[in-house]
Amino acid sequence: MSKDLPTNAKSRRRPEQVTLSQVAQAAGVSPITASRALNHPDKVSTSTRQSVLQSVERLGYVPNLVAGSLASSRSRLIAIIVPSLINSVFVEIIKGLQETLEAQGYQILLGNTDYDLDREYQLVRTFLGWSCSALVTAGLRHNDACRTLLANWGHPIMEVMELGKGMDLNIGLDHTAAGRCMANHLIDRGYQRIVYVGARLSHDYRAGMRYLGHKKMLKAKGLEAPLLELNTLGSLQAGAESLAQVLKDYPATQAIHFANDDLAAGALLAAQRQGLSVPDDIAIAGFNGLPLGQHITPKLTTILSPREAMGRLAAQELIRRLSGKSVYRRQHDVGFTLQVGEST
Amino acid sequence: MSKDLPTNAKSRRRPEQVTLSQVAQAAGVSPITASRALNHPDKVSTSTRQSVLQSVERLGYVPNLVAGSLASSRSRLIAIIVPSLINSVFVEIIKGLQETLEAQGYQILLGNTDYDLDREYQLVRTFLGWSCSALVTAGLRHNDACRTLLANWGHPIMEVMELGKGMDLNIGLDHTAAGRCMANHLIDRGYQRIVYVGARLSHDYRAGMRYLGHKKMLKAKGLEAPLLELNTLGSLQAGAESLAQVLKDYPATQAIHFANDDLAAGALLAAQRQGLSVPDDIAIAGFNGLPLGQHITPKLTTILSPREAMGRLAAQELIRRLSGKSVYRRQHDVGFTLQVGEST
DNA sequence: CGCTGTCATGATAGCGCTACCATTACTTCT
DNA sequence: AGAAGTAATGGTAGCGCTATCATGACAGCG
Repeated sequence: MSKDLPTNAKSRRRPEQVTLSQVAQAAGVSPITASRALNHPDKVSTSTRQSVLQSVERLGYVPNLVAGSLASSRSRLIAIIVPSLINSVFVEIIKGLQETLEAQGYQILLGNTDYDLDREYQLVRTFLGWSCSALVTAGLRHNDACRTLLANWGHPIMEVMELGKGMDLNIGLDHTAAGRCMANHLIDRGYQRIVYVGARLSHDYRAGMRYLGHKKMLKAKGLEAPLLELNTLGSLQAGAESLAQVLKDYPATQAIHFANDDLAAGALLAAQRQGLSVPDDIAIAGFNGLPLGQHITPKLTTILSPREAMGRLAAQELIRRLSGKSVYRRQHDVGFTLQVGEST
Repeated sequence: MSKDLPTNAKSRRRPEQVTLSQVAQAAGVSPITASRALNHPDKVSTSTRQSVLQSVERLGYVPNLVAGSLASSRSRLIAIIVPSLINSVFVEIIKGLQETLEAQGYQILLGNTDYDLDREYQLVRTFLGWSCSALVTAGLRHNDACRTLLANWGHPIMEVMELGKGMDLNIGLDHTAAGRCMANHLIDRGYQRIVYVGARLSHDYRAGMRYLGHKKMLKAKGLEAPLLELNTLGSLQAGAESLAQVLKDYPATQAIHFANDDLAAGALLAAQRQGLSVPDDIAIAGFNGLPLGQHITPKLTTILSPREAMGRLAAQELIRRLSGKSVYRRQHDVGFTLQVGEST
């Protein structure tokens, strides 16, 4: 009785795949009605909707999102581009984004640039090819090609982590101010010979901005602002090694301002192993406010940034924008908090 | 002179989007040849390839991967499903996968189940809808619907982290053996009253398997194997709190075997703050081999698992499979290493 | 009674790309 | 010389879905 769908020679269909047409046929409606029953449930009658959903269930239909996206040029994919997955900071932002976006039925396309702007451009190109609904990227710096591509894109773009003149939406904090803030704290504490230690500042240029703030503050007080730049990425190990380096290069150092908590904690733990007293022999400060810093003794003085909240807020703003609502705010300053521990 | 492409009333094209046809026209070849120039460069002549690439550049063409995937039913997307992004273990696996896959031109679709198998099923459904080239998921446990869906899928499936009878490919380690190994170490050290502390073992069932191994070993030696199960996820904070709990519930405890290093390090640092000597007053062991454990004093005794390598290996195996080569090995035991520190 | 409006459904025609088969021009072999 | 293979290119027809417009049914209204 039931006619098979046409199976002409040129067909490329994978015969095992259940299509929406089959669901529609089983439910006794047209394909387009079945499509509506699934994607715009309020546009079909209750009885139709139910019989379609039943057929979906019975046939084990899995919607082909690729075909749907092509037809509608909307994909419910959100591209997230981060410079590193080792740095837990970005993972926390991803986490905040992910939990909010997945709850709204968006999927995440993840890319890692390894702090390389050309790689970023490649990833952006690929992701635009997927008709992503929006793009999230870390930072405000991009190469020209990338900037051109994004400028004409027409979908929301969210730049996270730093604050400034973004391409579209922007959430972050003022890193220069954060560097200044910590420098100020160290000076207040009476330290005069302060070294800044960072890792690959040309790549992790936000840490470079913090150094800039730090340096300005020190110069303003008539102090030198020596810098030790490591060639490895930030880690406990690198922090431990940098302590020795600082003590060798700048023996009279009273305090070290580290670009992040991994380095700082590594140095602090190394100092303990060497029998140095923190902060009496050497004061140590970090940045990020990782839990680790609050569990070691002495507690690490650091600057806390709301990373997961930043991700959540970014996601909420994107969703608001994607659902056609007017943007709440184009720019969010999530701020930072100086957490004075016992290490300074 | 140059005719515009047909612009009939029903067209839904976004006029600003450059299509492959336009590139082909500019290069003076047919669309299909342009497609080949980009996707199968060895199937066109050098001169054709170059003129197509020039047109791509000149027009700023960005391939529509959605259309390409629909036509070819191949997507170069790899789905990765993890139970948590807080747990750095999974992030390291993602990292290993990502660096290998992105280098081969694959993109990552990321999903997080929050240790919920129903959520996993939903994610799998969605990801299958994207015609992913392969799927990576953590663990061997899935619900029935998910298992059915995957069984008929026809693309590579990689189950990571644990070892056992998988659906397709499998890379991981034997958690029961790992639990046994650590328990054995603690007994060897002379400890008799040993408590196991884990977090949400019904969710993090791999930690539950380690407890099982631990318990078996202790029972075999005629020892009790008390368990403290926390209701929060593993963290330094939870570890610190659990130490107090253990000392209250089991005052005579000599050693604590923690389900992971976050808990163990949290407890170790808390013990130090309370003036307890580790391991003399209380011995502490963890699992994972996080860098943190090797930087605190005393160094944490733990079991090291090669997480990033696991990700890399998984990715390599998938790529091998996707490029049509016969599978090197269906199952990889990446093993584990007991790292004896000073905390036991 | 026709006019307009709303609701539910359907027919048609793509979305932009590539699989499949054909065609042409050569080369190589017997 | 003719058969048979190979390399480069193109025409056609989809992939599975949805935007768009059209249709029919029915209600409300003067």
